Amino acid sequence: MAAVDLATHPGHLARRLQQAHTLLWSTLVSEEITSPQFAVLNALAGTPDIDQRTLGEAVRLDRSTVADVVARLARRGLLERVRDPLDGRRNVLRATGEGARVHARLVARTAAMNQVFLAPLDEEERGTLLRLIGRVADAAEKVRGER
Amino acid sequence: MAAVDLATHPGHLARRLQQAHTLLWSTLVSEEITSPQFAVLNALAGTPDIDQRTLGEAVRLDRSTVADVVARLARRGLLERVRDPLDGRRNVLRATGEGARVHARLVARTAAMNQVFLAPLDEEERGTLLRLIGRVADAAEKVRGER
DNA sequence: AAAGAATCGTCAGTACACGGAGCATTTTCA
DNA sequence: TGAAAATGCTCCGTGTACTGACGATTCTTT
Repeated sequence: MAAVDLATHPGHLARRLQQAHTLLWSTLVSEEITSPQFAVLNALAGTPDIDQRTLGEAVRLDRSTVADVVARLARRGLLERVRDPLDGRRNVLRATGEGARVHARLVARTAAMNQVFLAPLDEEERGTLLRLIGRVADAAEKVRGER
Repeated sequence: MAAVDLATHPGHLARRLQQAHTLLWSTLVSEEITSPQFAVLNALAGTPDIDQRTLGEAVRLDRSTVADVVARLARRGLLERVRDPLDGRRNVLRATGEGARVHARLVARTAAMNQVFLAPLDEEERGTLLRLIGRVADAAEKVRGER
């Protein structure tokens, strides 16, 4: 008894949303490159030669997860990871030519997938959804940063 | 070059939202019981004696993940898992007294946490966010179900 | 210049999350 | 009723995601 309606729990909804997205991604975008992997390639496309910590901040992956994702991409030859000769603590990251090509190819597909994903909503609602999620996530991440 | 703005990607936002939620959950609700574990106890509170497949459908966990989560809860004595004597394929699940007590205690905390989580939004926006996410997730899960 | 603090990364452990293969047990149907 | 199909679960492999402990390196401060 006394079961709660999980449809009023944003955390549960967030998990469902992400699961649905992951599934759609694998069918409409790529089976090899995951969404977090794309985020990494995307960040590197905009800002090459950053270290793992900076990259993680940009795509919101913690240090351990960044290391995992980067290792997978490096193993497949999509990015290079080199010890910074000027600062022996850092790994400097850079997409390879192949990595850049893969990224470029996927950009169009992600846009198409987003259309399908948000198809149940009209144009105004789509903007609202993105904005509302962004505000909640931003606020929560700010609290975290102050720790 | 040609980097995309991930703030326009609902999948990326969904991941950030879920990460933020997980962190808040562990500080405001429980460090031992996770959100998916709570969802399982909650479903069992409403409908005892269901099998893993039915449970997974209710809380949106696939068969493998349900098995994992259920095993953890069983190990801690929060639920019982018994082979159905009438159908040897099923595991019948039921929360223990301790599991029911844990669930009841956490219900109040989850409500409080949701308030904090959605604090950046006003009352109307909160409803809007829940409804919009629900519609997108429902639609995506329906497609999946038709497979 | 040396001690101490801060920073970046790795490693181990835990917990979701998914698909494919395989197993045991029903159910269906010829 | 006996073979075939369907069902529920487990096991395995892969990929996020986080924390704590640790090691190496750099920066600060005296």
